[in-house]
Amino acid sequence: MNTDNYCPLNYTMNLIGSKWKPLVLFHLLEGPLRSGMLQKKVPEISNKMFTQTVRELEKDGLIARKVFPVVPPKVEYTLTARGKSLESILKALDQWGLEDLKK
Amino acid sequence: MNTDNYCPLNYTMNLIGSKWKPLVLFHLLEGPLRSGMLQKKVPEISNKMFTQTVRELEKDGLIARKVFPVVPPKVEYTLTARGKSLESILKALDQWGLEDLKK
DNA sequence: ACAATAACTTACCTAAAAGTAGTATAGTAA
DNA sequence: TTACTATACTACTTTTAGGTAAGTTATTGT
Repeated sequence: MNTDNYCPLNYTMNLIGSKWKPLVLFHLLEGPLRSGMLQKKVPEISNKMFTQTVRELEKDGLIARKVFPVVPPKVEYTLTARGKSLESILKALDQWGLEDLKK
Repeated sequence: MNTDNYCPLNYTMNLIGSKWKPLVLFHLLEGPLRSGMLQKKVPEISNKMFTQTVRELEKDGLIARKVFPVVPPKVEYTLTARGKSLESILKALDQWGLEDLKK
């Protein structure tokens, strides 16, 4: 291990450096969403991967999960303060894609 | 497929949404590096993954590969204009990690 | 009584990612 | 002639990611 070259980007990537996490976070920027709606926003994701992704994001304190004790179940996801602090980055990534697509 | 919810972030993630790509790009921000040096900057990466990563980044036009016909081989990697356009995002990701680590 | 509902969870399987170790190259220095 | 260099490729194996399909829950509407 080369500690000389340690950089915080490593840490960031370990938290959100996967295919789905940024997408899920991005769609929560506009406000809380219930589980089904959030999943529909990321159409390519499978049910299993969605559950796995939100579980990890919750564990890392980037989103919060709120369960309403009703039937059928209602579960809502919200960005935490920590999650919200990624807002400008997520928007910049989206914007970059938009600009790059023009070329 | 839900085209209603298409967002450019998908596109961005397909280009740089992997564990290693942002790290490799980040270390090239300060200027060109030869292969061995660049690889040392990302100590956890395996030789194979490094080669694969730079190949893909090159294919996608984010970095340029320059081979010097000497022995032993010398290969240098540089950010292209397209790669450089990610600078603020890469620095923001690094900075975010730095801030987050304080908490 | 039974189907429908939303949000999972689990078991099982395949595909893709990643690690390991070995090989090639072609000069130069010993 | 042998070892060393930096870069990369390959075959092989392991690990992880991901997909599919089924089951679970408890209430409400038929």
